[in-house]
Amino acid sequence: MSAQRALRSDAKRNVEALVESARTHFAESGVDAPARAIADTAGVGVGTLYRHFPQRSDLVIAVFQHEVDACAGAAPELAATLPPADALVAWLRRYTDFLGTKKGLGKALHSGDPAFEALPEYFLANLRPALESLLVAAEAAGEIRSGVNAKDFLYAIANLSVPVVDDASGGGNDMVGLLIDGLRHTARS
Amino acid sequence: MSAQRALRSDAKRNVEALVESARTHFAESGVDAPARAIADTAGVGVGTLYRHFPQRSDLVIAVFQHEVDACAGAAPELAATLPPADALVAWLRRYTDFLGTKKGLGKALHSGDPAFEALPEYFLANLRPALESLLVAAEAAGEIRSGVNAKDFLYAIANLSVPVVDDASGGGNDMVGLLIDGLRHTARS
Amino acid sequence: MSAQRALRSDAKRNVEALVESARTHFAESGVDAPARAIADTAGVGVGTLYRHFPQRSDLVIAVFQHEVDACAGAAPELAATLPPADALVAWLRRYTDFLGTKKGLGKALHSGDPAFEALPEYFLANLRPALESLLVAAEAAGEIRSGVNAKDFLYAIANLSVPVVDDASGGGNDMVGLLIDGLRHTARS
Amino acid sequence: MSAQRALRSDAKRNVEALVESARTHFAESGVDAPARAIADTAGVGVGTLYRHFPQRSDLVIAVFQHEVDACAGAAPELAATLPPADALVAWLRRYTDFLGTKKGLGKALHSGDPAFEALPEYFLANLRPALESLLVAAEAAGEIRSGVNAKDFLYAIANLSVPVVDDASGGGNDMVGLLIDGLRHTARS
DNA sequence: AATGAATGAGCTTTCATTCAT
DNA sequence: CATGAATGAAAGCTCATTCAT
Repeated sequence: MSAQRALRSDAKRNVEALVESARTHFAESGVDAPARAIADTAGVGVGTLYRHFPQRSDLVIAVFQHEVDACAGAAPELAATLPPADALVAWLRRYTDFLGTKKGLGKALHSGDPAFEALPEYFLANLRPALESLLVAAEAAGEIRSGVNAKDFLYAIANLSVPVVDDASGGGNDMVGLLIDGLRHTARS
Repeated sequence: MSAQRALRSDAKRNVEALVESARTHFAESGVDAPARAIADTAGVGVGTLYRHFPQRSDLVIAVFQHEVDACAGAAPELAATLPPADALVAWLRRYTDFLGTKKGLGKALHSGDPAFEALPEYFLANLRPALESLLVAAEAAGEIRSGVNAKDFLYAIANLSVPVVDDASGGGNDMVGLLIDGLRHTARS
Repeated sequence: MSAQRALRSDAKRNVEALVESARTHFAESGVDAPARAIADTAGVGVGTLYRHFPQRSDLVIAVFQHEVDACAGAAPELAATLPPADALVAWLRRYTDFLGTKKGLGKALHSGDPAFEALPEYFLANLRPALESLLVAAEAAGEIRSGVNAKDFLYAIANLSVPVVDDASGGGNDMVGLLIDGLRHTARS
Repeated sequence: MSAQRALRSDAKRNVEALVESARTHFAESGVDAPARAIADTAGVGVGTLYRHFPQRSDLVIAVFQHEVDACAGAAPELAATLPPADALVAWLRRYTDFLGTKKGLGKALHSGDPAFEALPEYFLANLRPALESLLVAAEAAGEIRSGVNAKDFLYAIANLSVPVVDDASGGGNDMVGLLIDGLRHTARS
């Protein structure tokens, strides 16, 4: 029994290493990153990559979901260690980081490949509750204004934080900062 | 002499065909579109492509500048044929179309390749005056609110019109429409 | 002790399943059929295949001998249940079936690999006596002509039944039928 | 004009080298011979192989037709330099050599790939007239028996000369020899 | 003894780039 | 100047074979 588990844990470690490696390569070179490079970074042979992710879309999906999970998972952790408003701010930073990584996946996600159809739903299903819990807590503490819609907020930040035209003076993230500040300073509005 | 001129005009025609072909392919398949495909669509051999654009970045830059020129050039044309506010709206639509095409170039532009460093400046140097002239005319006519900063507006629309996360309810472009409507309806603010 | 026997019978079952599976795959896809497919069809892991047949040639030989054995073994069975001439005809059909399967092995057998050197001898050592017994019985019963050489007959049918050039009018097998008919109808020659 | 021809002649030389190389490799290793090996032997890059023969079947067909052409083309040459019966015999030897090479193509030809459908017809359309001309001449000279059907003879030799079971005592080709001898010695039958 | 995960060589195929014509 | 044939590096993917469990 334990012997079987040992084999599985090896395989599991490989899968995790592959997803982590793919995440890095996707962020740097887009989703067309060479399979060999991904396998090398993960410390496995290409065959192992193909065993676990026969289609490239399988790997893209795994990375995306892994990212969403990690981002959503950060919410309760932050809520447990920071005051409500700080937790919210910290999580929004975390979320914008995630969006930065996701940029590489963009083209693939909109490629029309049916394999990716479920991803937007997955995105919303996991991140909306995560943000909502933080918003509610901050509202309850009177630290931010009330009535903020989690879904709209999620999209608004997504749009603001992925500038197409690089403003040398630093547009995008500053606007996110502004948005966050706005939330806090209008707590009594 | 005339033979040389004929040759030059041939070459010029080839260059134009190549830029136009590249524009189409970049928009459809990104900047990694096969050189052969670009050459074929342009009706020339690949050798000709490489003669005029030894580096792929040369072609990317040419396409980008061509697009910026075309977009900027539309401003006076529209100003000449439409009432100020309509000209402004029409040009903003033209600008969002340009942004859509430019999406494909995004990754290349942010690749860190020094060849692309000058492009943001080129973008601003050409489009800001174009927008400014339209804004000034519309303001002068009392058709829109005053005090709109051309540069900020350019960036804001860029960010709004290229949604990373597809909001099923439409988000991005609707916000652009909203922005434009806002300009007009607050003319007297 | 009984545990060991049980183990052995398991192993034996695996070997048989592998040979049977290999026979099928060889017939369909040639001797280069994927090891994984053979193992899967046999219901075992690839490791088991390699344990019992370290070299591919080991498996090819096993299949060939298995086929020869089965074909040779059919002779006494048929002789016991059919009149001599019918048994002969039935066995010849069985033999041509075998030849059909063997086609897939052909290239391997003639590859010059020393592992296969003994196979022609095995072929003859088993099938000649099988055919001879049937011929003798039929001759003795006066149902076929006498003086037919078993070895020559074996080869003649082999050559006739594996047409290289497809005659649309059906050459090969019809000629085998003709040969058999000839045997019977010239019983008194 | 001549410049263009020069380029074409290079390309033509490459095509010929590729067909010749493929013929050799197909004969030795079957039609699955590595593309790289074929290209190397031909002294060209793999890309050149794929330029001229995008599909493997294209190459197989080219080799087959090249072989048929060469074999058919040998008939008039032999007829011009040898007495009718000798020319016939010499050509039949040439034909059996061709059949030997063709063995490697066999599996591909019967694979059901529609690309190969036209080949049997090509085979017959070229080789039947070649053989017929030689038979007629030999008959006219009274050197062989008359009434031999070229198509049947073509198939008969094909079947006889490609033994599936290697007769150590040399079956196949001897039977062809016998057949030929039979033709000659029954000239007056 | 059986399993199947892992490996990596090897194959097909594509395509950027060069260069002879 | 234009052409497009040729090149060969690079990448995806498969599968024979090994070996830890």
